[in-house]
This record gives sequence, structure tokens and C-alpha cells, in this order.
Amino acid sequence: MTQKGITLKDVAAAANVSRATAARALNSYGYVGDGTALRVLEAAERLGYRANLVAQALRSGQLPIVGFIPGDIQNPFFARIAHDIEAELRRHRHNLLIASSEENVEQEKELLESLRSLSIRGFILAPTSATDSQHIVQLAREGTPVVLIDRVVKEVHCDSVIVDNEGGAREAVDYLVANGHERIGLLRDESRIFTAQERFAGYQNSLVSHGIALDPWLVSVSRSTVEHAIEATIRLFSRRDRPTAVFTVDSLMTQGALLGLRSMGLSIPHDVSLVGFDDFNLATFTDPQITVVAQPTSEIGPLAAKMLLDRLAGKKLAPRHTRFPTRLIVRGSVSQLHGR
Amino acid sequence: MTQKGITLKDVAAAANVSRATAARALNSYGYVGDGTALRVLEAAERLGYRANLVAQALRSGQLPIVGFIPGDIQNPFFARIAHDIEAELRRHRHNLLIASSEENVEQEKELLESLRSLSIRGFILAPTSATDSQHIVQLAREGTPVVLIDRVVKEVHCDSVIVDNEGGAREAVDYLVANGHERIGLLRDESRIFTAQERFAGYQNSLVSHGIALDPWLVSVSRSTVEHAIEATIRLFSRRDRPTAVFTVDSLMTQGALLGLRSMGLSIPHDVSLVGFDDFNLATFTDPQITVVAQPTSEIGPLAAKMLLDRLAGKKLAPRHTRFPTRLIVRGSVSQLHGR
DNA sequence: GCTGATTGTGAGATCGATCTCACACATTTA
DNA sequence: TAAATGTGTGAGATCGATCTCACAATCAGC
Repeated sequence: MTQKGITLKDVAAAANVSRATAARALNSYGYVGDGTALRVLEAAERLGYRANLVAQALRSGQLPIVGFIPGDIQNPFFARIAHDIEAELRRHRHNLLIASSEENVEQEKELLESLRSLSIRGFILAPTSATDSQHIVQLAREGTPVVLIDRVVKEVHCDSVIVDNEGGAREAVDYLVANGHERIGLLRDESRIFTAQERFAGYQNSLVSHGIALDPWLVSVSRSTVEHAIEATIRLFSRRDRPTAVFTVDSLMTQGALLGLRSMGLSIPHDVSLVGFDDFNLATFTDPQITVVAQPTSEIGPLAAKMLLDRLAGKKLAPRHTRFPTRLIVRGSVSQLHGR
Repeated sequence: MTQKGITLKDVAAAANVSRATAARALNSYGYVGDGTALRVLEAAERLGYRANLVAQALRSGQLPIVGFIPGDIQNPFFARIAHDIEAELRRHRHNLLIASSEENVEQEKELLESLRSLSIRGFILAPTSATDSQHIVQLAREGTPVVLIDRVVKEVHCDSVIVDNEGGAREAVDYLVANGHERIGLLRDESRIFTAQERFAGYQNSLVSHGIALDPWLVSVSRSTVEHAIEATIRLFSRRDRPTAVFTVDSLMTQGALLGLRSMGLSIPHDVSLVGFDDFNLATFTDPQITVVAQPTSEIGPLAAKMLLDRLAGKKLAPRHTRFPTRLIVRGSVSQLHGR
């Protein structure tokens, strides 16, 4: 199909030299006479020669491609990171192949399995499961560079870039407590996911440190989609002694809470106070604006890309783990609780 | 680095046959004895053999990879499409390589240029410029399958999936006029972009059909980012005889308008009515909710992917062009103009 | 028993770029 | 002058999978 097929051979023929010499001239290594080099370069230019990366990859064993496996590319958090990674990689002439795991461990395994036969150079990965991780361990052990983002897996020995989930969640709940709330609901996603565990720990630790007992009825678990979060919210607020505040563990759940509360006729912050993990553009468009724990989203992608590029460049270091701090952005979705 | 390297040769040796026979057994073609085939399959299984796609690609000339070049992967519209394309491709054992053009023609050219040496099988592309398109024409002429989405380029002879931009915009403006508005502002992006042209045409046609003169002062051009749209909004509404309504050509501009109007203390729909092109999650979270022209976002990706897969399968057809209708979703951001 | 299919298998070429090695010839050095 | 470097180039191997072709067998039909 592809009509074009200017190979090194063509260039060599046009310049009247052997393929070996042409290769030397083009990649400037070894001995090549000045005149010869010029002839080769000129011929390559004239014919519009472009090296076939697949052929190079066959020899070198690696394509200039990096795989990115986020939980869901539609989540703005991952979309932003994908964009930043791509920009950084492109600066180093690498391409980004994106494959969503859709938060499904089996799919994650299949993806990794199928991508490895592509001779991809390395992976940036947001592991779906904090426990089921043998496939990642295996990958790393075979020497494929891997950088984990957003979530880590204990057993895997590799670089990672995450966020202070526990601290962020704790700060959020501390803030609610400081405003007089004690019955604080939690909208969390499945415990399999690393961030869910950490953020739950933060919630728990904050309560404990304030001497508030953890009430399991106030914790609502659901999948991380707007629809599921709406249901979970309604479940949570249908109880007689409903919470006076909620903490949501990610932006999708925050949106769900917003819609769920609205459908129940509960107003924020009058009837319920709300703090969400992860800032998102919508948070400043609502009335009132939503108080959130912001992550340094713009720093994660570039750093992860740099770490991976270091590995690709052959740097041998102990695994580096970066954990960014979060920042509580106070807006208007939390009210001081009167009766206190 | 990669320790593993189970090649066909290893499998052949383990099964005591030649590479040729092993290949025949594994890909089931040509004559192979039943017993032999079994031995090969068993050996492959035991060794965990996986065909090296790069080597296959070198022979066949094509990697099972498709390139997707959106304007901006962070735009939820494109993120959704990327997700859908990827899911569809994966069903056919193809991978998706995403490279943002960042709405920059030069970058688009470079990307295409650099990806072609990767022996990518085809492209799904949202062309940045409606006019500067020689590079795409060239690509298509060389036989590389290309599917254009969201935007088309006249000269390019290939499949496309777009939306009825003119009709959608016209319907939006018709609706504003029906509510008594005559001074209708437009927030549009650069005219280089195809959708901007069509949507502008819809705006214009609606006005003309209602006998309303086009006032150039009511048209504000800016780049399609929230920040630029805020400025453009403020420019537009700082005039003495400001518009009573605005139509925004995409969701980023709609967000910009929302913020710009808010910063000026203008309330929707009391002071200004608003209709935006492209529905987005935020539109239902604001108060009032925003009236928009919705695109069938969920149909674009799958269709584009199928069209491309057809081409990859070798189907020779005349270029197919699909133009989806849009749908006006009336919410609360438009008020009936009293004085009329 | 002899041609001619039908099966089954392996040797070797191919895809394109790169690398090793050997061989020239030129220039120093002992 | 002989030996040791230095410089420039090409033939051929290599990466892994696949495909062509040649060559055996085996079995049918005459």
C-alpha cells in the first residue's frame, strides 16, 4: 500500500557507496571520508530518506514508544497527566501509547501482556489493584522500566509518583471537624484501589485524633462513577440521623454527591457541608463553590516522564519515590455548625 | 535488558522441527502433520512464546498501531472519543497511539512526519487547519488510511465523521431569536479551524433568515481556552450597548463566558442569556443549568474506528462521510426578552 | 512398477538498519 | 626499510517471523 519505500539501500546506491558506509555517514560514527559523507547526506536529503524505526527496533529490541495505562483516560486528572507525559516524551523523540485499564485488573494484565510483544520501552502505570500485582512485579523484574503514578504497590521495586492521600484526607476531615461537624459521611470507592485505602485512612485518623468514633454506617462504598456515587449519596442521606457533612474521595464522587444531594433537595452548605478530594474545573462553577483538597496534577506527569526517561537512558539508581503534598482550597461548601 | 527472549527458533528447537514448520503450526497455514503441530503448540505454550510484533511488522510493513491526533486530549470531547476509539481498536488487536497537535499546524505536520517512520497503519485525525492541508493530502495519497473527525478538509479524499455544526449553531441562535433576542454576541475561536467556520456560518445564517443585520462588534474571536474566552467575554460585554445574549462555539468558551460574566457581575439568564455548543458535565451543575447544542459524542469514536478498521481490512470503497445531527437541549440559561 | 498428485518438512531468502570484521591504502614511527 | 598505526570502505551477519522453493515421502491410478 505504502508507495514510498526509500530505504538505506536506495540512498547508498544513489551515493555510490555501500549500505554500511551510508549508515556511518547518516549516523556519524566510525570513519567516513568527508566527501563521501556529504554525498550520502545529500542523497538522503534529495530522496527524502527516513529511517525505518521498525527495522531499527528489531535490531535494538526497542521501539521509541512508552505505554501509559491510566485507570480511565476520561478522568480529567489522567487526561491532564497523559498530556503532560506526551509532551515531555516527544521532546525526547518518544511516542505515547495509551491503553485504559478501565479500573479492571484483568484488563490491566491483558494490556501489559499484549503490549510487551510490541517491544515497548517502558510503562507509566496507575495500578488498578493494590494487591493483585504479580504481573507488575514480573514486568519490573524482567528489566522493563516502570513508573507507578497515583498509586503504588508495595512489592514492586520501581520509581513512583504519588500524592499525600492520607494527609490530604486528614486535612479535609480536620477542617470539617474544626467547623463543628462530627457526623461526617464518607463516599469512597472500592478498597482494592490504593488511593481509596489511603484516603480512608486519613478520614479515620482524623476522626480518631479528635476522639470521634468511626461509624460504619457513615461510610458508603461505590464504584467511582458519577452514577454510582449518586446512588451511594442517596443511600447515605436517606438514614434518619444523616450526616451533617460529607467527604468524597475523588472528583467523580464529588459530582455524584452534588447531584445526589440536589435530587434530595438538600442544599450545600446549609443542609450539608461538602469537601472533595481532587480539584476540578466544575468546583468553581457551582454555587457555592466547592472546598477541595487539590493535588499538584500538573507536576505528576512531567516528573513521571522524566523518571522513565532516566531509566531508558540507562540510569541505575535505587527506586525513587516522590510523594507530593496536597493543598486544602477553602471555598464555600462548608458551614460552621451552629449547635455547638 | 529484557531477559526474556523466547523466539520462534527456541520453540522450533524445543519441538524438534524447523522454524518454518513451527511458524506453520502456530499460524495454521500450509501443511503440518497433526502430531507435529501438537508438539509445536505444546512447546510454545510451555515456553510462554509470544510472537515479536516488531519482527512481524518489519516483514509486513505495518505495526498494529493506529495514530490518533486530536486537537487536545484534555478536552473532554476528545478524551471521550479517544476512549471509544481505543476500546474499539483493542477488540481488533490494535493499539492506539495518541499525539496532541495542540491546535498547531506545524506540530501536526511534525507529528505526522515522525509517526510515518513508525509504520503506523492508519490515522484518525482532527485537522487543525481547514486550509493548510497538503501534508494530509499527501498522506492519504500514499495510501495510508486516514479518517477525519470533527473537522474535514475539502481536498482530502478520505472517510470523515463530523457533526452538523452549521445546523446546530443555527438552531441555537434561532432559539435565542425566538426568545426575543436580537443583539446576540458570538464567542468564536480562530477561523482557521473548520468547526469555527461552520458554526459561525450557522450564526450568520440564522440572523440573516430573521432579518437581523450582522454586527461585527458582536463577534469576539479568541483562542479556545478558558482564559482567553474570559477576556473575550469581558471585551464583548464592556461595550455600552452590550448584547442581551451570547452563543459560544465550544465548551471551553462556554466556561470562559460563565466566568467572565460572573466576574462582571452579570447574572444568567437575568442580565444575559447563554447558549453553548457542545454539552459538558458542568452545564448541569451550574445554576441555572446551561442550554446547549449537544453533539452525539459517544457515536463519533466508535464509527471513526470502524471506518478505519474497514480500510485496514482492505475494503475499497468511495470515501464515506457521516455528518451527525445535533440536538438543542433547553435548560435554564435563556430568558424571554421582556421588551418586545 | 511407474507417473503424478498429495502431504509434510527444512534450507534459505527477505524485510531495513546496523555492526563486526576484513581488507585496502596512507601515514607514522622505530 | 620494516613495522605499526590511522583512515576509509564493503561484504556479510544479525535481529525474529514469514514465505518461497525444493525435496522427500506416501498414496492413488493405470
